[in-house]
Amino acid sequence: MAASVVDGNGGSRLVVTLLGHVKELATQLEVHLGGSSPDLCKHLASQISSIAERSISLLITTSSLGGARKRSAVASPLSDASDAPFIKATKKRKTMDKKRHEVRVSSAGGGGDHPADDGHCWRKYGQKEILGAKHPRGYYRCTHRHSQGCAATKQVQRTDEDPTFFDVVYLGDHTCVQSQRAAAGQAAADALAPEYNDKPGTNLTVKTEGSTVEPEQQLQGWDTSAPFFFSSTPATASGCLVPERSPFSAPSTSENWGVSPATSDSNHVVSFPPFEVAGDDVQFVFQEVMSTIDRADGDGFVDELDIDVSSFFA
DNA sequence: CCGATTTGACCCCC
DNA sequence: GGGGGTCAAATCGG
Repeated sequence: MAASVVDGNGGSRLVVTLLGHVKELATQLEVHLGGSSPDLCKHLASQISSIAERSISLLITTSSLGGARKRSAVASPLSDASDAPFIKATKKRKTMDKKRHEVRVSSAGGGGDHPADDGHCWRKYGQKEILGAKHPRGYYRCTHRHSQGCAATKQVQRTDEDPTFFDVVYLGDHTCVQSQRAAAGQAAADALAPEYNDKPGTNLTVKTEGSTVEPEQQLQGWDTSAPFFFSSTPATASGCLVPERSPFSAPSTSENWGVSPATSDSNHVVSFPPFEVAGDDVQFVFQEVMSTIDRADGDGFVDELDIDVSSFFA
């Protein structure tokens, strides 16, 4: 409730949630391993890696950043029932009681001028030069704003320091059905789709400043509360394509996997080598993943996770 | 032709 | 009054 539910706790919980998904996916992958669908396995593996990457980023952020880059989030004391009555009577703009997630992403695509797809369909509705910033800020809202009344918006702005990085601020929750579908485990089911476009690894740093985090959303998953999903979620499978300007919309091959940007910044960046293991190696990796997750469910998972993850992704 | 983007104007808050 | 967020007409692209 309190506005103090910020990084530390929220981040950890989110990580647990993320790892839960990893576990699910890993289980599915294990099931399909010896099976007939290598494509599905590949996709599941990419999903796992994606989520793991996010988890790590999140941990790094929550443990080391500790609120360094905090913006003046005018957190309203009011708890937000995000989908609740949007004040339409008055044209009040005010910094509404929206959940706010701040993410720093890298456009690892090389020359890309936009951050990666985050699994949602965004429509740009404005752009503005920001005082003191070198780069303009783009304003996006959910494509389904009108059709479904989805109030989610995001702001994308290239960082001053490194033009390959973007600060993405997500405001509000997605209430549109599609987004949830695209984000949830359904993505795995959709993996059977012929073309599972693996998107290049997107390095990102997450920061959450939710004024209120509905417990139910946290429990039931990360879909509505987490603004970022599988960067590798096949947009095509969910019938949702991001504007052609996305650097990652181009079909990419697995060799782009876990791209480490040329400008690999020391902090906030996590990247993985290509996930090219097979056969017994996969089994091994599974064991590592699963045991890591199991331990993550326990205490002090942060430390252990840090070690384990780096060990099996090294 | 429809939907997305661009871009200048408008509006609200500090 | 200025800065930032949104609107909406014009434009673009599939």
